[in-house]
Amino acid sequence: MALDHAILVSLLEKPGSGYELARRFERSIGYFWTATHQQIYRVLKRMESDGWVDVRDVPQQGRPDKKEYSVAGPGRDALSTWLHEPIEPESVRHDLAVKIRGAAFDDPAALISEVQRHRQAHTERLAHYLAGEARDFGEPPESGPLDAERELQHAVLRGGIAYERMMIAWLDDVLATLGRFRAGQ
Amino acid sequence: MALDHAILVSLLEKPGSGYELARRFERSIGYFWTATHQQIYRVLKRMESDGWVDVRDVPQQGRPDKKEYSVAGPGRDALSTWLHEPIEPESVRHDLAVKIRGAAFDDPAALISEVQRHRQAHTERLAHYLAGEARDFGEPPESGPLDAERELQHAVLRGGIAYERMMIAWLDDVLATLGRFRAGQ
DNA sequence: TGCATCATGTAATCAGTTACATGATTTT
DNA sequence: AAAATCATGTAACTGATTACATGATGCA
Repeated sequence: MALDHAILVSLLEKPGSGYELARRFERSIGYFWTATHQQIYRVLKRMESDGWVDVRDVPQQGRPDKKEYSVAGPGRDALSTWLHEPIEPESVRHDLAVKIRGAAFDDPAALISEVQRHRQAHTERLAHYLAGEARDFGEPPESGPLDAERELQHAVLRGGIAYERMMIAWLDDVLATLGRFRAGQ
Repeated sequence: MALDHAILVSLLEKPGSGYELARRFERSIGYFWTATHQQIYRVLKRMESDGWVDVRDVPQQGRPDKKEYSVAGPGRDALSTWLHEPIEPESVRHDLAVKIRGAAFDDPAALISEVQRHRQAHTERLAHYLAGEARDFGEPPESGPLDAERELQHAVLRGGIAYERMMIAWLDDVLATLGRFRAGQ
């Protein structure tokens, strides 16, 4: 149940409303975890009743009021406990790989455009990550004590970049393989 | 609902029992999709009642009898339909990345051993994939017509290998970053 | 005798997705 | 006037995980 923990980390980085969290899960923390607003509101409600987060009503002008959540002591403790527990190295789940193996029993060449679409999506994500890296980590910080939050966010982003580069290279490999079956062998 | 399709692909590659499928999902097709026997039996039952698979009782000596499943016409059609539908490029879900960003609010150095454990696991998986590649794809096939099943399985395996290599390199990067915070800064 | 492997299942719970629902404000 | 954005929620369903349950055979 790591959605709880992903939300706690995001709220520690910056308190915010359910809506704002949902937006962050489309970017930033969403690079490695996705969640919809329905999930987020449910979890926030549970964490609130468990005393893991505090809520504050924030009136706004020109916008509907919002509830700003921040991490409370017990939430911080729960996160700390989880951080010290070992987790299993997760296994991947690639629909596309199922399709590629399945293509052997259909027309392999028919998959080419689908793989190209995926390659395109990964190229766009890579560009997006690289732009974010240049914007947020382009300049070295004013030399002072090491900023753990910044450095660790950067390390995670570098993981996203490495992942997208690997995927693009692999999809090129797959395209070359599929190309050899053109015209239904 | 791609578990259905993953099972269909696996049964097309070779008919087998629920138990055998569960074993394959621990290796081979499990490189990119996981499923437990409970899930598999449930899906097989549903696909049987939908006429997607045929069942044959196979008596065995020295072992309990088994039910051997194979793909029927409607199952093949359902797979083909799915293969021609576009799917969304899936987003990753990395618990470890949540932990790494969360470590900024705890002791970053305390994560080092956890990251090392993950690095170890990925190193083992890589070795396992490379051994499988040498065993199954080491020698070029007797030159004849291109074997789509074999070539596409190999392409997927190369994806697994690329993924593990990328992860090991990234985890080394993360370890270097965490090391800079030793002694709780 | 006990443990591992082969073989198949049910039940309960938890997590995630999709659909539905409302309402204010701001921009086109 | 319509569409987009901000903001919060409920309900139903599907999928995945965990726990429970049984029973045969083979090996140490």
